[in-house]
Amino acid sequence: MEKYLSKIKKSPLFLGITEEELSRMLNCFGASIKKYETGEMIIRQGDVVSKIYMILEGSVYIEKDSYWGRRIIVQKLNELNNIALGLVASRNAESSISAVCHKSATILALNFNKCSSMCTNACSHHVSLIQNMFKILSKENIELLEKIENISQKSIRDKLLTFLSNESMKNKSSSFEINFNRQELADYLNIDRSAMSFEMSKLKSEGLIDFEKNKFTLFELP
Amino acid sequence: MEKYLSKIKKSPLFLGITEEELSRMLNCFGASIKKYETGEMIIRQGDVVSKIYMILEGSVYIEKDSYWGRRIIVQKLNELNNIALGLVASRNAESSISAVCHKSATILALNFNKCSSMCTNACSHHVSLIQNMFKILSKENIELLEKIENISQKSIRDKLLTFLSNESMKNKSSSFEINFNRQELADYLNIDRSAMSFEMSKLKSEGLIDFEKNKFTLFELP
DNA sequence: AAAAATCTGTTGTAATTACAACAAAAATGT
DNA sequence: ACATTTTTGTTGTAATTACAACAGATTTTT
Repeated sequence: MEKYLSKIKKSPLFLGITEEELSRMLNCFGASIKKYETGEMIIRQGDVVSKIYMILEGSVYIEKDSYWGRRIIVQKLNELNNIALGLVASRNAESSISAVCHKSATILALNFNKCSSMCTNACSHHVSLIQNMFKILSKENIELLEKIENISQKSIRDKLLTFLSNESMKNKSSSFEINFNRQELADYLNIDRSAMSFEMSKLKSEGLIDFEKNKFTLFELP
Repeated sequence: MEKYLSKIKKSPLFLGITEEELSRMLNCFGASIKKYETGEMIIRQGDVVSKIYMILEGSVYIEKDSYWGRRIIVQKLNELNNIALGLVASRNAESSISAVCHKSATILALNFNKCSSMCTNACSHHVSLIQNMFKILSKENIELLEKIENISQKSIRDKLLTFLSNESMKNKSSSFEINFNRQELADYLNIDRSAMSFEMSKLKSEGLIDFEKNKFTLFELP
């Protein structure tokens, strides 16, 4: 646990909390660390979730299994992101998503119910924590909205351009690297990989974008 | 304002708060009520939002304008729903969405910054309020995930069946009414209305579903 | 109650996309 | 350094979808 303390301290959830205080908090939340292998389920759709998770190493897919067959990758989460923050707030609610380990990952689990009624203890750290949780939740909201924007475009071309333009804005630069490989990007955008590759080449030949591996450049920014 | 008190009291945001306390809170938050006409903007994409809104009458579209032209309807919100709850948490962040009045609406605005640092005042009502806010935010998250599930299906048929199956589950019944007319549903599912109508008729003739106007019945539930 | 406007279902056609199959390139393991 | 596996790009074809145009039904207005 100590090994990860300085990393955890930098997480959005514990932002602004001192290392000594963090130690006490982790204790209070019954923190535990577990390693998962690729493909292992951290949360299963339908589970009643009572813990909050934080990714310390590796990456995790948020998936949704539909009754009608397909499995959808909603998000890919990386280091220091939280899983299921929203689920804990609505207590006893069944998880509407699954969290699946992508590349072998180290996950921190926090039992928030242990420090039961949040905020009865009005110490300043508690306030920080709650504000952090709000920020994370609302950031997640914004990311989901962004995904909806991306996949709501009519054509493959528009989906690509919208996604790239959003990435560019987030990176505040017309050159940036993306987190997905081609198949993952196609899954995220809900399109066929080969059709996407084709369209990407076309955009390149038209001089609208340039890319090499996962590094992209947008030329005609809106 | 008094006219709406009993309604506001039933809202998810103020759940569990007494009417007397509510009055005091509304005062503390500098509550104001405003009427909007169809098409009027309540929040404009890019605005820095510092107020939380609650719909008292009418309905509101949450829209996203893409740089690449299209306007996407992300959600349709009805009575007692909140707008921009998430935006207030991440202070000074520009709104990534627009809120547009659908049918002339009455909107309550609350200035949460007025009662600045939330939770310094550790009264029990404050705690309720914060817990309610968490629940609402996480419910919004879940709804966005559901929308992503719906529109991530491959075919029109699957989108329809997924949407209907989700509605059925939410209503805990195989018969239920939906909130959208055909064009709105098509917009929400990101498909062509006429193609959707065609597929709906097909599903009906195959005996999988039945519908009349906005009342639907699912026959072969998963 | 008639007229106008809106909403819904139906159809054919053009455009877009998914899919399969394969080749080239890159990454990984031995 | 070679072999193997994975990733990426390319192409043709089949399937799906968007679009336009229209008719019938329903709602709203006059």
